[in-house]
Amino acid sequence: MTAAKKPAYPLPADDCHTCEIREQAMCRAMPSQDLHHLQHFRNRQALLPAKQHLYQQGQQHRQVYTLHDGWVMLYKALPNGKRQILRYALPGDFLCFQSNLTGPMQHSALALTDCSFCVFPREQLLPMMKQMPQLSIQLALFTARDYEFQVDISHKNAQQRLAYLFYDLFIRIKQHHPGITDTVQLPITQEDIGDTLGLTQVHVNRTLRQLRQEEILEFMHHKLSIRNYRSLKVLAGCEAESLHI
Amino acid sequence: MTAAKKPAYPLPADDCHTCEIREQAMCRAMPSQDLHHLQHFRNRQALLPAKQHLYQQGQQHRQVYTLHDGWVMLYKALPNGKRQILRYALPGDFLCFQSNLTGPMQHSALALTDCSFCVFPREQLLPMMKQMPQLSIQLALFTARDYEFQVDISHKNAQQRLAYLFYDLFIRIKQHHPGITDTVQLPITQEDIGDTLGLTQVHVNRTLRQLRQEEILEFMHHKLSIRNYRSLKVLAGCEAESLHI
DNA sequence: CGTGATTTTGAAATAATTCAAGAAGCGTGG
DNA sequence: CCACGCTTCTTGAATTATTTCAAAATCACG
Repeated sequence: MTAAKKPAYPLPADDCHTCEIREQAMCRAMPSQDLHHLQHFRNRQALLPAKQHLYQQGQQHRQVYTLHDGWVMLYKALPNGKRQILRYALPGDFLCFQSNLTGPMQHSALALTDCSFCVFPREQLLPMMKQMPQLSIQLALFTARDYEFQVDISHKNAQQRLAYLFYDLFIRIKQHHPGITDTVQLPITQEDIGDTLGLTQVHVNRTLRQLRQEEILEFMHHKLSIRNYRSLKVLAGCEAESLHI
Repeated sequence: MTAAKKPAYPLPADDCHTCEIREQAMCRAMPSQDLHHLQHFRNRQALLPAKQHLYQQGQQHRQVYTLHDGWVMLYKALPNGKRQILRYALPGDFLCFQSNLTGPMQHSALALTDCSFCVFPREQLLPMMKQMPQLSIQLALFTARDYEFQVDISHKNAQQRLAYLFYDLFIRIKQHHPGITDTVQLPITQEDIGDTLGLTQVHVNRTLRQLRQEEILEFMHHKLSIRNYRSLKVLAGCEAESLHI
């Protein structure tokens, strides 16, 4: 509503901040002094094979994590039986933060690939945040970004949502693998994409076909190939190139 | 997608955390020692009449605020010419926080009523967050809550969204005016509601009529009246009463 | 090589939007 | 106090994007 017709809310030229390349992943964004401090709290390292849960919604979970290696999917089961995928965590991301710091988890974390983590006791999270303001700040900023992602897609149609998601993932992966040109491996399915963007798997499938026919991108066999980077960005609403520093 | 039919993602019994009464507004949630510290950064107090902007999207704004009195609406103009209302700020809320701490504002703030604020220089925000971890923590938690609100409504239909919003507002206002029983004054229009929930004003109107006919609530002339508190909570998906402590 | 998961496609149903136009409400100034 | 204009609300009819249901085709793993 409040469409472009009437007075309309003008959009400042350089808006699309969510399209900035995400800051260095959480760990790297912390000053080394704090990282050192972090070690102090460290419990141990842990490994988890693909398709295993790191924690599950409803659990009174006792640990928090930074992801060292692999992909983790955070999702939330909703009252209507559907699920909302909240985030695909990549190495450096912090896991197990939520608004209710001490209560049961409000979302689940599932390893999409074999993963390794740094583990910290959850009861230490608040002390950690108090002693390392940089951690609190990063958590605030990363949460704000997830929030803004959700707000941004909520007014896009199916094509734009797909474009936005793939653009974001592509950029993020590229930070970890600078050699990449136009094809990346994504350990996710059409159903995952649907649950990330609030669309049905069927509609995701049809929309992917359109994007393929329009030669913007291809996603098949877990491989994403960008065919027309510029069109992708326009469609995603991320034209303002200047901001991607 | 991933509907309740197939394996389905089971919902833990006590989930609906967003329906908790929000913690005391930001200022009150801070230890008095930090509040004292906050004074140190304070610039001045400010007043703003209704219908004036506190800041606007795109501006390189120089201040941040805590809202002392009145209602402020935070909203974002979207690429398609629509707007998304992000939050209705009530006394005690912090204003002007976003993931890009130093860049131009990604949203606007509009006074819905005459307001008063505490003003702080924006360049001091990061130092403030560093020196007062409790501030960073509160910002992280409040942002997480806004995020969860957005996620939660994204899978609800029009009736459920309206119910969820009104329930949340009702609870929050009640904290400020404990005397209230079932009717509160909201300085917002049907169009605002639509822009908050991602619906058209027309559809909000029709849905309000349904809710009135079903004797769940009434919203007319800026007055919200809860007619059936229990049905409202069920519809909103906030049945788990135990959580509203 | 078979079995379960994932993808593909079609047809029908639906929630919400768009367009349109009139009615009611609200503030301001004569 | 009424008249004027502007904003907000109300309602109807037609349109649309997306979902739902269903069934077949393909893929991928042990």
